[in-house]
Amino acid sequence: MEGRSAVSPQQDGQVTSPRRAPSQQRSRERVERMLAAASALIAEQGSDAMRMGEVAERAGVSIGSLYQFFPDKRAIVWALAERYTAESQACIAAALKDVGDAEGLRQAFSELVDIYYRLFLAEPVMRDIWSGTQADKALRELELADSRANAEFLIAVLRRLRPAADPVALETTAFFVWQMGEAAMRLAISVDREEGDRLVATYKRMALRELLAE
Amino acid sequence: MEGRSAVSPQQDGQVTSPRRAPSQQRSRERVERMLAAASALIAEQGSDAMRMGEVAERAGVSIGSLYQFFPDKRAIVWALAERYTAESQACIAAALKDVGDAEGLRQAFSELVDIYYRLFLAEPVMRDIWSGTQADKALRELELADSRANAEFLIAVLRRLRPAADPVALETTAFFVWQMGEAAMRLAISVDREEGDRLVATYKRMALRELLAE
DNA sequence: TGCAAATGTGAGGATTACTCATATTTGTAA
DNA sequence: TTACAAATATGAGTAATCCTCACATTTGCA
Repeated sequence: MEGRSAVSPQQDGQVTSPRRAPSQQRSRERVERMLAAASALIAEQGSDAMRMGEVAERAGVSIGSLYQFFPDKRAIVWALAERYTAESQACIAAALKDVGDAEGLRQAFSELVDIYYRLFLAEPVMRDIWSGTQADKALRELELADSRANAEFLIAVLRRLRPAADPVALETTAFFVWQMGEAAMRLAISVDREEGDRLVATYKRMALRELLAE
Repeated sequence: MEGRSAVSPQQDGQVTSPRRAPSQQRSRERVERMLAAASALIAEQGSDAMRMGEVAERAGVSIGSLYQFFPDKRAIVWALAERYTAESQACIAAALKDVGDAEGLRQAFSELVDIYYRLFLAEPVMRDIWSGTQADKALRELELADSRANAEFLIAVLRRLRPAADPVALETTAFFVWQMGEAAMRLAISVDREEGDRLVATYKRMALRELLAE
């Protein structure tokens, strides 16, 4: 997960080999500083306003060093995004692993939504990254892949709870519910808190009806 | 609706007075040519890749003329987006106006979704604009305002069908359902056609359950 | 006809992502 | 220890592109 930071997306959304993987201790630390600087700047001003020169300056490295490990600006955002998805994936898997009945799913799903909502509210970097997700092809594909992976956990649960249902329908439901969740989070954090809470509650209700009903 | 083309958003998402409203016949025609050129370029390469110089060249005007009516690049995209929203708003109002019972809502809503889906599939410009909607603050606010306006039509219907329900809950439901619709469309057109169809169908089912049930 | 307002022009300013020739540091094998 | 190639570091410079502005032209109208 560490050396992967230098892996990077390209215009067409493909992920290519790293510009240069940091192999020495020194450079690994510097890459960390670069990511930390980028993270701080994104939190302060958003990723659009983040300037490569500023990232380098704040990390205490030259602009050239930055480009030694990240082929372009979006690669930095992508690297940060990848960390978030990797972290949350484990959390989701754990939450859904032992769901055995409808009530269990209701509980686990409700908690997951709350956790995500709090995360979105608290983490300005995550907020910014997933806000721009629609604009950047590489990020959109990372999110889609992430969503499909997360949906797998839901699918596994659904197959247990509704063994008679059409598998394709279950897959579609799980993937859609998950994607709508991401959209709901983005929406909820872009309005005032009170309305955001109501919207998240609405999402929960609709999603659970779809997941449990029929 | 014509002269409004020169109205423009700014960095903070506010809409300001036009750089200069075209008052003569000549300039109005030129503004049309600029918008047509931009539209064609967005259809070909996407709004990100659209170059201002190219827009000017294709419209047969100088770069200076372009900036006479549009304060910046996003203002052009915004002007195009505004046209789409204005058009569709009328369509939505008409479709929902005479809904009297649950079955009528089911029919009208289903048709509206189909129309939107076809529109998203067919119009590359619309597709591009609403894809980038999350990234551009001004566009996001246009979409939010549009969504709230459209939700009003739904709210009116719901109030008729469910007069006993909590008004705030109805508003939240309508707004959420509408926003999820936009998200569902964006998702549906970014996967293959077959899966997109299934996702739209899932959206319809979930939305109608929420709109009619309880 | 004359003149102010509207419109038109494009070279150039300003910003910024990104490159590359060159310098320094590190690991390692003789 | 020394030699040396590979890895790493540097920052002035390049290229692309948005946008401005001083000046030219056209239009509407008194």
